[in-house]
Amino acid sequence: MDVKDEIRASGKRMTRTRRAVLSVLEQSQYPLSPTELYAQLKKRKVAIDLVTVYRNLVTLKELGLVTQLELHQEGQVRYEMKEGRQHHHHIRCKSCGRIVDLLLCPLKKLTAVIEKETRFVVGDHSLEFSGWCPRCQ
Amino acid sequence: MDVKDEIRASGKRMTRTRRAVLSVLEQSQYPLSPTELYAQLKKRKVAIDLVTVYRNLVTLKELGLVTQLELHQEGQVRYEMKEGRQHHHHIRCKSCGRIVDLLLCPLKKLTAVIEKETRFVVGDHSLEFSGWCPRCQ
DNA sequence: ATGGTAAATGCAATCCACTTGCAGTAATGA
DNA sequence: TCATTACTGCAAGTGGATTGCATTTACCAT
Repeated sequence: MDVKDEIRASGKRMTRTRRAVLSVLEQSQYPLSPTELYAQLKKRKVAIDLVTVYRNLVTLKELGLVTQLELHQEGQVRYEMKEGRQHHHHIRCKSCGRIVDLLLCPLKKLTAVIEKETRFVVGDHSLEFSGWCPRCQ
Repeated sequence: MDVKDEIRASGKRMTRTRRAVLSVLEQSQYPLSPTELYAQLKKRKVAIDLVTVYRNLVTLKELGLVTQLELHQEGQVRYEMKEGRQHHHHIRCKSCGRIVDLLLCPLKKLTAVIEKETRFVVGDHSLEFSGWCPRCQ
């Protein structure tokens, strides 16, 4: 079942703007904020309102097609396609803002320890590194 | 050198409002958002403007006396006293919002791995868990 | 103790990411 | 082709956080 089918199966529709949003997300090398996505669409001469970008991102997130990130000190959220990619985290350059994927998640085995310590049932976690990228060192 | 001396040493002043902000932070069992802190001050009949709370928190953060946290899905920041406490992380209840400290940080040894993988120089990291607290399970 | 100066404050206005209301548009299935 | 209802655009609204500016106040030098 491809993306279009998943959208249709949920009763949603594949519109001109939704296609464009998905296309930009699919081609991006890094997670995009709504504003950045909007700028990309403008560059491609896609007529679309910023609020429509926001609403599409909400929908795609609800459908589980994209992941929403909240990186620190940014004051905005970012989205990336899920599409087969496995759970991972990011590192962000404190100087230029560049965001790079990390390959592994070191925390799976930690859940049991934390549940014992806190008596919480652990659901999600978020992990993020920041530092200085090769160009900015 | 206690908190007051540190403030004075930096050329800042120990004012009525700054004392009150510090006092509330010191007595809180969990990290406070500016709004929560403001509410606490009101409860104590301390006359202070919300903007002054914000400005004091910025100053105290710059002085390294408090730590600023950005927990996910909250849309606001939180502050806690640093004061002798060592580096740690938090877990937040998805149901009631309760925030609890974790004792350990499992990531120190990971820095080298990530630096090798990404060629970044790693600075900070943020790690946060969410789940369901004992009362909400 | 007191007067000068610069830090700190309060109020109002502003910013910015994001959300909501609503009337008009358009994708889909019948 | 039509009816339904998801979707869109525009405008207005939220809420956390910031900024401008005139006034107040901490505190050091005298």
